Amino acid sequence: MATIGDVAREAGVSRSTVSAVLNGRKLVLPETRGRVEAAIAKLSFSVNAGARALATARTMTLGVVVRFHEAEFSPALATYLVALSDAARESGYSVMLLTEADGEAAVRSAIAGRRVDGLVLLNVVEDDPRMEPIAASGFPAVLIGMPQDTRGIDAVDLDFAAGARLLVDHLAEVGHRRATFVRWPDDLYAAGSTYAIRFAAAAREQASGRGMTLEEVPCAVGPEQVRSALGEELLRREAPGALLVHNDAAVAMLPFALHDVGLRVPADRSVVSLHSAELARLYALPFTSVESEPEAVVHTAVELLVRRIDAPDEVPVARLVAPHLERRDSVAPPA
Amino acid sequence: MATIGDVAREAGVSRSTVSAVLNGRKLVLPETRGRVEAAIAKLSFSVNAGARALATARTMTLGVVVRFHEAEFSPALATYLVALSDAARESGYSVMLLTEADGEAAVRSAIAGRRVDGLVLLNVVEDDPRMEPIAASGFPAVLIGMPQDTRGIDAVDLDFAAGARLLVDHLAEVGHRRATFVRWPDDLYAAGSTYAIRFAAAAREQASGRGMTLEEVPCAVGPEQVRSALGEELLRREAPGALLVHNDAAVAMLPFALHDVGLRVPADRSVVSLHSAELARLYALPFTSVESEPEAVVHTAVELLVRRIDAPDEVPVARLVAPHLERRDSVAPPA
DNA sequence: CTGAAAGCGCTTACAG
DNA sequence: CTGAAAGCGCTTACAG
Repeated sequence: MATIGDVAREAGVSRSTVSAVLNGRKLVLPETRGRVEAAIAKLSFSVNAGARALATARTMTLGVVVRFHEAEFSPALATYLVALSDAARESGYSVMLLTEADGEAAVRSAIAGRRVDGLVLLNVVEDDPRMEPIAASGFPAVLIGMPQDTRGIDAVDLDFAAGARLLVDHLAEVGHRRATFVRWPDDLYAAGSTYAIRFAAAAREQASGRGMTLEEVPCAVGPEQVRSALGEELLRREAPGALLVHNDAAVAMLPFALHDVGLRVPADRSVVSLHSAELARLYALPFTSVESEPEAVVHTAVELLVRRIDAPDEVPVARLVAPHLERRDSVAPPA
Repeated sequence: MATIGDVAREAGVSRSTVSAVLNGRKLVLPETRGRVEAAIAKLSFSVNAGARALATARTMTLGVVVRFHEAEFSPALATYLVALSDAARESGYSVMLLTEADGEAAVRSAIAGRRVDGLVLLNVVEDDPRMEPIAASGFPAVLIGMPQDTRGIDAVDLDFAAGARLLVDHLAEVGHRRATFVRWPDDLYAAGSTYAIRFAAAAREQASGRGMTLEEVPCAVGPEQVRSALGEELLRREAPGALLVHNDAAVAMLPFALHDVGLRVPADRSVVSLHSAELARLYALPFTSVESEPEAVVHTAVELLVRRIDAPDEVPVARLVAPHLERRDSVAPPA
């Protein structure tokens, strides 16, 4: 591989001048710049990222710390990773995958090894142990997820509370006074899944504010459990005429469960849901819904992180991405 | 951050000695080594990966080049990425995500920038353009996928042909003489998906060798299309008593399609399938099947790539991972 | 067994 | 506007 020295020799200038051209500094005569560029092309030179990193103390790479939670390990992860890599590239950064089972250790060693300029923590939960080494060191980072205490770390997430309000309002506006709230199983809330907690709290509050009753059905994620739980609820006497769903497994099965018991949407039941964009893509779900916005969330995360790398001492920010309602005619006034 | 110089000073030795300890070289007196280790711990020193990379001309990172194919962008991708990162870490490597839409450009710039020691190409198709810059430069790489012409590049994949034979044999052994082969849509084969091509060819050959007739039903991936295609086939007069499925979308829907038309497995239909491990995890599919083996495939890929980095001139190897049959009592003799 | 020196490929003041 | 020099934090022959 050609080095900057080879280019300098070829162009008949010094290495500093080549460097100036490389970094787009002004104050290089057009004629000189032209010679350097020709030499670069001729030798198909490309700067050695590692050497530049050593000289500038900037690696221009971001680490993404994936968190494992067997039950949640979802199809959405790839979407986030790819979107993150794309967003990073737009800002001139590469992305390194950090997947140690022990996320806290992954964070510590990433900081210590200085291979990255900043960290993105995916799928952050309440009291996430990965926050500790970051809070302690002040290393640039951004959380995806919105725990109550962000420990002074920048954080971004979809505004799940606003999503819940949009959906509840949509049901209330056509006259529903009761809805079945098909939600995640209790242990997910207990495990501190911030999005689940925020959605549920806002749904309850908004429903109560609008004089609406929510009947909650927690739903485990196994296909059989989901199917029987849904079937039972749908066949129940006095079941509400509307379903508010926040559970990816349940919403994926819902069309089949409805079909099983011969109920039509929206004639027999109104359905609204908040689910991941990836799920919508895979299943073409026919429900009016709020979808996660992985691109927007991740784009904001990269923006905050890059800013944080440049200005480590500014005050931490928390940003919620506004959700929007995708209408799909699955809601009608109650019978 | 502490540098190797700080450690040397603290321990009262030279930087070379610290380096020798760091790299586990023998010929350091235990006493000296102890002093150095104490200093490292005291200063919580950690070697700067970039500086080491510059000095050794080894980045100790692998690039993974994700390929986009809208229709295929599958839940399995995350599994491969995480497994890859884990396998790489075991060998002392990190993983960098390369996601440019233009995979060929991604490969070129990864090679030019020297940020990685080797490349893993995910989901390689026939005549994959990403192979070109690798073949031209001899840069260490490994294909996941097995095109007919690997261009001299190491390659690994599940042995889809062997998987097809296992499944066909399993049906033939209990006496099936006819089976519906629910497969991918034609355009996937046309696009050069090597796994689909190899599976189909082997299935046909094995069936014909065992005197079995395969009636092929290509199945598009949209949920509605899948459902109606399956429903139609299941209700067809004279439909075979067995289904051989190689289509993730179809197999995910199959339990519902069977339920729709009131057919039981294996009493009314025998079913065998080859599908991704991720799908099996998400849906707990009740069929005897061969599943993709992402961990084994990726582990082998890393092994080959690391070896290739160390020995660039050895002859290229192609490795097929043996599949195994997971029995789930979905096969019975024909009625 | 340990240390001094050179070098990896860049960037960045600082002269001129 | 351009070049010479020092330095980023390591490793690796080479002396001793």
